[in-house]
Amino acid sequence: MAENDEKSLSGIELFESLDEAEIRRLEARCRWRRYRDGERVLDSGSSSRDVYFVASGAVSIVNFSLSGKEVTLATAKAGSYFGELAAIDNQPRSASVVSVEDSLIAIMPGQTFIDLLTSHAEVTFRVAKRLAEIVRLSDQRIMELSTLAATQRVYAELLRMAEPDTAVPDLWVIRPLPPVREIASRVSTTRETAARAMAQLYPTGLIRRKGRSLYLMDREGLQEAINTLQMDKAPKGAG
Amino acid sequence: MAENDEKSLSGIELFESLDEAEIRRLEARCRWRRYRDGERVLDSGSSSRDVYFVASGAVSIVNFSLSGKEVTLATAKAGSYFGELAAIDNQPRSASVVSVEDSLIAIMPGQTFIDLLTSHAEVTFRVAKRLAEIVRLSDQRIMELSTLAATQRVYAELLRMAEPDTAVPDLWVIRPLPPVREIASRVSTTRETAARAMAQLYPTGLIRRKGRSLYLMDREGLQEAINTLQMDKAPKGAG
DNA sequence: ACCCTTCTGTGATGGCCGTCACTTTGCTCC
DNA sequence: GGAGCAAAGTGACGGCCATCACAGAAGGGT
Repeated sequence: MAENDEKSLSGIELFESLDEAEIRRLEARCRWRRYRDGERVLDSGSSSRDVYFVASGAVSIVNFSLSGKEVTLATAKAGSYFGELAAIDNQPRSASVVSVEDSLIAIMPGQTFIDLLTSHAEVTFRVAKRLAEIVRLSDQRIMELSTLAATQRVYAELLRMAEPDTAVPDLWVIRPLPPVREIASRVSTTRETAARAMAQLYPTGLIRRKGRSLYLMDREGLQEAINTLQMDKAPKGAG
Repeated sequence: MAENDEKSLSGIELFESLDEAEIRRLEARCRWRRYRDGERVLDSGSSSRDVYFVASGAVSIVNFSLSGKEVTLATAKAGSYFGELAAIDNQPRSASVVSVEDSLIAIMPGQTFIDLLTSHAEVTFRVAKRLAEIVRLSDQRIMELSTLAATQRVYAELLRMAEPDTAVPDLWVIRPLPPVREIASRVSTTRETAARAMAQLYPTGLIRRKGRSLYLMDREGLQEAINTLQMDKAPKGAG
């Protein structure tokens, strides 16, 4: 975990293969900034090429439609990074970034990042692996948006957010439970629809709420609910 | 262009920086196969790690929902490649691939591809750039699915498919016009809805059909139609 | 304890579009 | 040139969900 609050890049997973001296060298070339909860870190369309490393806190990568509707594309927690696309392909920022906690972030000049890739092939390969992961997640999201109804997408997001409970084995929990608005934004629906979806779920016993924790009592049952209530019901025989 | 029908990797953009000898060496390590129009090249979920290079023809990267609904994620034409994700991150195939023309394809073992990346840093960087491009396109698609209505997505796809007419400047054309079903699959709607969207468009004069060609008479007007008819109409003041 | 903001739950309504069903068009191959 | 089949167009219907509106709950700061 990279939960330290020091101006250090030691907790960044991407740099695991680098020795201390190299990490110090990189730290010296970064600007450091703290962002408050809700503060804008990066604007879609802007022309900077910096790469951002989250030392502590968390950010949300979002985009806004012309009319202002917010769509959450991803989140980056402590130890992760974002902004690498612009550095790699020299294009304008494809999305905005908002801090969703108080965060400490290292800002590395794009050229420094490129130099790092040039001198350390294994880091380049790690970046490629990370991009491959993002592509897979994006494709999965496109499939969900194309084939699942809003209610089912909410269920799927609950499954994704849950982590194993530290105490009780086989029990999964979402803690802290983010605002419903946030869940809705991640699956591209409205707060109301997401709230209704969860309200439908409580009576079934599949989930249970306790303060800021949401317990998934039966993950397989939840997955089953997604499959059976699928949007496109016509079985057309897929190869 | 890589429209040759020879078993050669010379037309593959990814290899532009390699010398002849290196390309020959790679060719020798590939299996070659021809695929007929409609033939399945790759199955989602399978465990191979090969990387595919399209010497001639074109393929469609698609996925199927549980009920068999087909969603087109991307297309790869001659000179391009696909299947690199599995080679890079060692995960099962995330999507299926179908040949949409008669195609000639080189199949490179995953390890050969990795060795190539290891020995040629500039190729790795090109792959990263290509992945970055895919991420941007995916994000754009997610935004479209989240904020545009089906009709507007069809319009947007027409704009994307169009290319400048070879003869008349300022005139853009889609040639050959793929089946409406194909357009519908690319923007995750039904054949009927896509057909209706285009039927609405002809009377406006924005597009005009002539045999297998679809002319865009006024691209800005078409873009305007997308913006004004936007799905989420509530202006909530986006930063 | 109070306020004040943010979050949450739920009812009513209307429109988009997925689905079904059918007709019409267009291409290919004898 | 007609037969046959895939593709395209179009009408009818119904359900999902975005939107609007408001009431209740929760949390945090003084």
